Parts: sequence; C-alpha cells; structure tokens
Amino acid sequence: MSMRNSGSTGVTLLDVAREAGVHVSTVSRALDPAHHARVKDATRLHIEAVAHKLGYRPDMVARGLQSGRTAAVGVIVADLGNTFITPVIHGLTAAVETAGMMPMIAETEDDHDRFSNILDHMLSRRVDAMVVTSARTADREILEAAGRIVPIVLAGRPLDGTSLAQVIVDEVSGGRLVAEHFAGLGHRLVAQLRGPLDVANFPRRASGFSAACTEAGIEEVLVDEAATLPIIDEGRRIMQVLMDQTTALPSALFAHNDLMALGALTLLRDNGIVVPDDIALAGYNNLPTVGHVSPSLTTVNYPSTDVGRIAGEMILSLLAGDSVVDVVLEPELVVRHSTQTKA
Amino acid sequence: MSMRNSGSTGVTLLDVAREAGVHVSTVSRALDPAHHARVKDATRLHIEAVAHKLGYRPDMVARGLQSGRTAAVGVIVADLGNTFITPVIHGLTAAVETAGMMPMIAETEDDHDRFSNILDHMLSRRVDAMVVTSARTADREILEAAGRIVPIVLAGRPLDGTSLAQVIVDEVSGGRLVAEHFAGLGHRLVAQLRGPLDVANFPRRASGFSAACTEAGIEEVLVDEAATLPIIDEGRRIMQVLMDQTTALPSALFAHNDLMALGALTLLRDNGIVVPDDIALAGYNNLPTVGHVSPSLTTVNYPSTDVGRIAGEMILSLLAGDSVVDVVLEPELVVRHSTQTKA
DNA sequence: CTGTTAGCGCTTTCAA
DNA sequence: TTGAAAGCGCTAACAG
Repeated sequence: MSMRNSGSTGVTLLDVAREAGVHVSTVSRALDPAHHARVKDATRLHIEAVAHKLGYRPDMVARGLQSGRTAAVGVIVADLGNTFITPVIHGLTAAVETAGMMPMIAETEDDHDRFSNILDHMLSRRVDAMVVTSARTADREILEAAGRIVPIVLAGRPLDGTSLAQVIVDEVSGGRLVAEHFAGLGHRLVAQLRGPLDVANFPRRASGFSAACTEAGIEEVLVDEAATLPIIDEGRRIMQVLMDQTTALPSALFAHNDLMALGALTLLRDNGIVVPDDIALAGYNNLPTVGHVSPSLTTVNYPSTDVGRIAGEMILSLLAGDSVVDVVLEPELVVRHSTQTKA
Repeated sequence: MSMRNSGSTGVTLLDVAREAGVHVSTVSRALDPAHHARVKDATRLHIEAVAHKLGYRPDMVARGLQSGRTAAVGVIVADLGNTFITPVIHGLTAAVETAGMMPMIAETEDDHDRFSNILDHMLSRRVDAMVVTSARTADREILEAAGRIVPIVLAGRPLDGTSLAQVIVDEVSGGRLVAEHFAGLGHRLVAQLRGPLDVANFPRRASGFSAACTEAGIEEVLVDEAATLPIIDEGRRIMQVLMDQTTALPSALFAHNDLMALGALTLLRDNGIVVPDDIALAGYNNLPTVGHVSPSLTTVNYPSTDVGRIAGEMILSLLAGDSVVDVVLEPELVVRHSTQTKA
C-alpha cells in the first residue's frame, strides 16, 4: 500500500527496463517513435511487449520536464455558454489529434484577471502551444509576452495591431451582409445592439453594418450603450436601453450575436412586440440551437469548425518551425423567419 | 537568443536564489505558503521581492514531478454543446479556485475511445483529481482503475454500481415531475423521447416518468427506439420514429433533454403540428437559452451550478484525505409555454 | 532558521 | 546497437 509515486500507473521506465533486462535509456529509445531506428528490432519488440504487459504509461510530466514538450495545447475560451465555440473546439481537436496532441481547455468567463491567471497556469504547465479565442484589447500585452514563450494562435476573436498569428472571420463583411439584407427587405430605420467594444469583433461588425446602411440610404438609430458582455442578459438590457431612448422603434434590429438576440427577443415578447411582424431581428454566429426556435433566427453563419481546424493546423506548422500567414474566413448570411414577415 | 529552457519565463528558482544570495531550498520554502513559517520574515520578504523583480513563475511541471501535485483538476465532459455543463464548470471553478487549483477541461464528444484517451492523458499529466461528467456504462472499468490513482468525482451523470464518489440529481424524481405535470393538465396519452440507454440518467428519467404515469392512470406510447446521443438531431429522428409508428399521436411528449426537445420541436413545426396547441412538449435540463424561445420550453431545472460547486468541494475534501458521501440534488419543474394551451 | 543532499521519471549526450 | 551518466526545476528529508 504505497502512495502512488508516479502520476500514472506507477510503472516507470525503470520497471520496464528491469523486466526486459535492458537499460532504461534503451527502453526510452525503443518506445519513442522518433528513435525507433536506433534500436534493434528484436529488442524493441521485446521491450514493447514488456511495456504493454506491465501497463506502462509514459509520464508526460517527467517527459515535459526533460524535453520541454507535453503534447498539450492550451485552449482559452471566454464563455463556454456561447456555443459557437463548440465547433471551434471540435475542429481544433480533430486537427491536433493527428499529431497526438490534446487540447486542454480553460474558461476565462471573460474576466481579465482570470485570463491572466490561466495564461500563467498554462505556461507553467508547459503546454506546447496555445489557441486563444477570448482575446480582449486589455489582454494584448500579456498575450504577446506569452507568445514569446510558446506559439500562440488567435482564433475567432481578432486583436488589433498584434503580431500573433490569427485565424479570424471577416466581421466587417458579416455586418454588411445583415445591413444589405435589411435594405433588400425595404427597412428604412434600423439599429444595432452592440457587443463589447473591447472585443474587436463587435466594432468591426458595427462598422460594416453602418457603412452598408449609409450606402443604402438607411437611417440608423444609435443606441446609447453597448453591452458589457456578449450574453443573453446584456442583449435584453441593451434592448431596454433602446426602448427607453425612443418611442419610434426601428423596424429592424441587428444584435451583435445570437445570445444577445435571444435576450432582446424575450424583452420584445414581454412587451407584446412580435418578431418578425412588428420588428425584424438578426443575430450573429448561427449557434446550433437558433435554427430550432420560433421565430427561427436569421443570423450570420460563423465557420466555427473551420476556424478551429485551421487554428490547429497553424499550431502544428508553428511547432514544426514553419511560419504561417493569417487566415480570414468569409461569413455567410443565413436567412430564417426572424426577418421574414409572413408570406 | 537561447531556446526557452523553462516552460515558463525561463527564470528558475536557482536564478532567484543566486540573486537573493541564499540557497535554492530557502527560496522554495519562502515561496511556498505551506512553509512560509520556516523562514525568517526578513529573508522571505527579500526573496519575494527578488522573485517578483525577476518575474519568477513556478514551474508546475517540475513541481509536479517532485511533489506529485500539479494544482490541476481534470474535467471530462461529453459535449460542450450541451450547455447545462457550463454552469457545472463555473461552479466547479469557483470551488477549486479557492484552493489555487485550476480546472483543465477536455471533451469526449461522447466517444468511448476518446474518453479512454483523455483519461490516459490526464493521468499521465498528473492532474491532482478528476471530475467526470461524461460517464457511460462502458466506461466504468477504466474509470474505476483511474480512481485508484487519483480521486475522481462523478458529477451529473451517475454510474450504476460504482464506488466512485458521486454528486448527482434525482433523475427518477425529475421524470416523475414531468409525468405529474402532464397528469395535472389532463393528458391521457403520452410518450417519451428517450435518451441513450447507456447513460444512466436517461433510464432513470424514464422509469420515474413511467411509474408516475401508471399511478395517474395515463397511457404511454412506447417509442420503438431510443436516441443514440442526447442531441438535437437525435431528438428529431426519434420524433420521426414516433410519427412513423402511429397515427394516433399522444397529446404530450417528454423529451429526455432540452436539445432533443428542440429537435422534436422543429420536426413538429415542419409537419404543421403546433406546440403547445396540438401537442405539449417538455424537456429536461433547463438550458440557459430555452426560456428565451417560442414556445418557451417547459423543462426540469438541473441544479448545474450546485453540481459543479459540490463536485469541487468533494475534490478538495478527497485531496485533504477526508472521506465524502454521495450527494443527490433535487430537480425542479419549470413550467413555461410549451405545455400550456393558451389561456 | 538555513544549507546539503537526494532524487521525482524521463531524455539525451557521450562512450563503448 | 546499447549502456552510463548527467540533469530538466523543483521539493523534501536531514543536518547543522
């Protein structure tokens, strides 16, 4: 009944070496695909058999201490409740899994201190690389400092003026798509329910939307406040701000993400305002659930799986010492019922 | 321009020791809250200052190798798209954060091989403990084997006949709540859209529901199939199975979780069947979004935050060498529009 | 209260 | 092709 001494099974390389009648370093080589060659086939086979029999499991911690590599890629997300992140993670997992790596996810809950904390932990845990989907303006410096230690890829949330690798979506274009849709529907007065200003996605969506409105000769009501977080409750709150601010409600609303759209939707319903009959509402992200509700939500599809996959591929390239170029993906408008008055 | 040699800043204990003019072990003690006492205040203060100046960050990997503790708790989840998990993670984070620990999350996508893989990785990464929310019947043996190496708490998803610590919800009671609600509404013919049979939650929900139906004299249509995964698409598919199976549709449906309810809802809508006017529909979990859609979903509230928090507290107790007792939380019915015909 | 001395389990020169 | 030896950065006895 000894305390566990290995984090794993308790079976160490030394155990395998003894049982196999060879030196520990031979076992190390035999079990390491990169050094397969340096050991005689017969002994390697024998060692593999023994290792298997004993249930040997390499200790990543010990390995990491020596080699610097831990086969872990840290993933930092802002809010797991915002499910556009789920496909990002799936895509990423699929990509790095091919190299035997595993994503380790941590959530900031969009809190700067926690972000900084997580960054520290991951670094001190020697992840081989990081994918950050939660970048805010204020995080830039510590992120870039971290980027000098391990490769970092920014995915989904861009950061202005950074040299870190990014795979992002053309948010300006996304905003335009919504405005052009509204224009095509004949709306003349619209408004945006803006997301946090320190998350670069949202100002970009806003500027694309506004520019296209101007071009189409559509008037925009400027809501006095932007959301502090891109969540349901804030969507509802900002909607309330708009309603308090004017009696002449616009005929179409662009919520900067689907969660905010849901919050706005509830407030409207509570006030007897019907979407889309009384007011049109569009979101952003195309969360897996928003096509299944009534009214089904018109939104901008976010190519989440691709974002994740490409981020993973970038990580692998960076780790291989190759350089990478930023990738910008194109969003697509998904028209559903929330912007369609009945046929 | 040297390669990083530490996973962290590159500043090691030795660097701090040299700069401070003391031995490395003195630094180790000074910086470790648990050994604060064993070092003179003056030297400790001095060391802390030096450490801060140099930007020293402890290397968890090296620490873990020696001490066996890494301040990480592994969290294994099945599907991040099922957002009842989000509050679980928040509760857990809040609880273990107090002890300076950090959750490291990995997702199985409800795949047994990936589950086994993740378990391995986490063990070999020497997490101090694990919280598993993704348990399936087939995972039991490897889970219990892992439980002999580190403390494991099962959260949310129970496992039949295990000795691992659990914090779960009374699923039988949850199923009953729905049936009793249907009975109160006067329904006489009902059906369940059943979740995967190898995830213990679902058979329990089913049996509670069926038992209460029998007691209330309600007839239940048995759907030929159960979902293979508790997701939107499967909810839709099972709903189709039911529709193919009978022309006499029941007047109320119990989907075993909210995602499945959403899938069923869409199929019903596509067939011109109106919820709740033509058929009542209830889900399970009370996902953060389902109160914001139309019809807002009647569901069973899952005390997710509490599940997470308690799991975290259990982990802490287990780590402190204390024993813990299983916790069973009570679910609550949340009545919304999907089961209410208009007033 | 502080320094010395051993390792944790593994990879990696360097020899043989 | 294999063994020996050193050491990654840290903690933990054991002395003093």
